[in-house]
Amino acid sequence: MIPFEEAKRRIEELRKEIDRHAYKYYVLDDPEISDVEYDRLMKELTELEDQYPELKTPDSPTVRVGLRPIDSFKEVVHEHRLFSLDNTYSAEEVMQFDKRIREALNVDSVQYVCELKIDGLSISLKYEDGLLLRGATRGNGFVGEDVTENIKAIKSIPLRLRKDLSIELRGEVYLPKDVFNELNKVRAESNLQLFANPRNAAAGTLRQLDPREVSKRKLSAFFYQIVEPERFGLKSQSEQLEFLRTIGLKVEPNFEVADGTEDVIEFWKKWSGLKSSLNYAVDGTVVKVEDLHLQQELGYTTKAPRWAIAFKFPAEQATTKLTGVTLGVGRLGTITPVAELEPVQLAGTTVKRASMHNFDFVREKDIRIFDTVIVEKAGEIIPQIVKSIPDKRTGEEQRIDPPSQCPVCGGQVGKEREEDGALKGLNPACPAKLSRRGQFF
DNA sequence: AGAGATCGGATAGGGTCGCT
DNA sequence: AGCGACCCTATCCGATCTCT
Repeated sequence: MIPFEEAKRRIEELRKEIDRHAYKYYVLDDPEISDVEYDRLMKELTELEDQYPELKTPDSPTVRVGLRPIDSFKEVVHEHRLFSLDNTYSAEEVMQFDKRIREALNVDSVQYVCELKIDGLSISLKYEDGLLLRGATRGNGFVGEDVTENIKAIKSIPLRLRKDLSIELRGEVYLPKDVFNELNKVRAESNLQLFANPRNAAAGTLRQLDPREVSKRKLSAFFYQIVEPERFGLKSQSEQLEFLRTIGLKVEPNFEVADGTEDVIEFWKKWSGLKSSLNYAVDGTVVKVEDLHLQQELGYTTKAPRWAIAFKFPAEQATTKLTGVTLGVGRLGTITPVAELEPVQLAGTTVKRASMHNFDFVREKDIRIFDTVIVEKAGEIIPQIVKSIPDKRTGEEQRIDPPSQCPVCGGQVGKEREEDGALKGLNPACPAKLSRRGQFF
């Protein structure tokens, strides 16, 4: 057994070495040593810490993964709200966004930063004096869940920053495509249910109660925002990204500064073609005003910043058959026609149903029962019917008419006002307030 | 006064996990 | 096996605001 003083010195040396190699490997993507050598350093550190447990520290690379499952996730009230982003799907909408900003700032042109939008789940991290203090999910933006133990099990997230800062960060946790494929291969061999897509698998993994399981799933994370960046003397979004990288966090490397909308659209077009070459799922680009002062000037709506917008890649589409219509009755009596579809694979999930919102929608799109329809997933999540294909009709199709009575209570239905889209059950005592769905057709 | 933007609330979808 | 909570976000709709 080596003497205490010598062990202490060697432990500090090893931690520095390991942190440096982890940074080169995870953040810079430029490893200096092999995995085997890295593991050897880790093993030596673990053994020394076992000999002298009093030398263990909370930021040691050996304490990444907790030893046992936690009971439950605690609520975290976010000190600073996590906003979402407004979405756009076309060059025209981006030009409107640009126009809105130029008018609000009263300038001729604005510089933007284009980043790739990672398809994962957003998290908020808090470091104090350089030490990772807490990691939380977004939740509803105001209140999330404390997933600190699971965050610690993500190897590309440093337990200690390369500067002793007290800082709050925003990023996106994701499951790399190759890891996703490998996981599913193993699950298939064990006859386990396969994960449907990397995003859902990542979301599920982060809510595992056992950090040891999280560690096995090999999540990763990119960071893109600092809360109150002016505290660190930062002036622009691209500077902010570089800063994140220097303090030890992984940043998606393909961002670009753009002069005006032409560059923005160019970037989007380029990556709609190149996205499949990446080892992580991206569902679009994020366009942000480069100048942080201008960002501050533009401010926020209640849902999203005015200085940023998501510019999504086109949704995948699929063709299927509409087999029936179910009527949903909401708590307010609103009657919603829901399309029942022949199950079809789309963007990693099986689509069986799609809301048609109201009967005006059905009439405008001329959707009929047994029609062949094109479905897509808005934002990769919500399935919706794009249109019907009348050419494929056989004559057996049936029109979808608004019901003459409430499917739940049989009561009177109607629109509260002529120009309304929504059709409502008018019986105030309708049991739909308790049980909600009625069958039809 | 009227148009347009923006607000929150309600409702919608598929998938995963944890619990029973 | 089934259920509820949670993850993510789209759309609708009535209300409220801001601008012309």
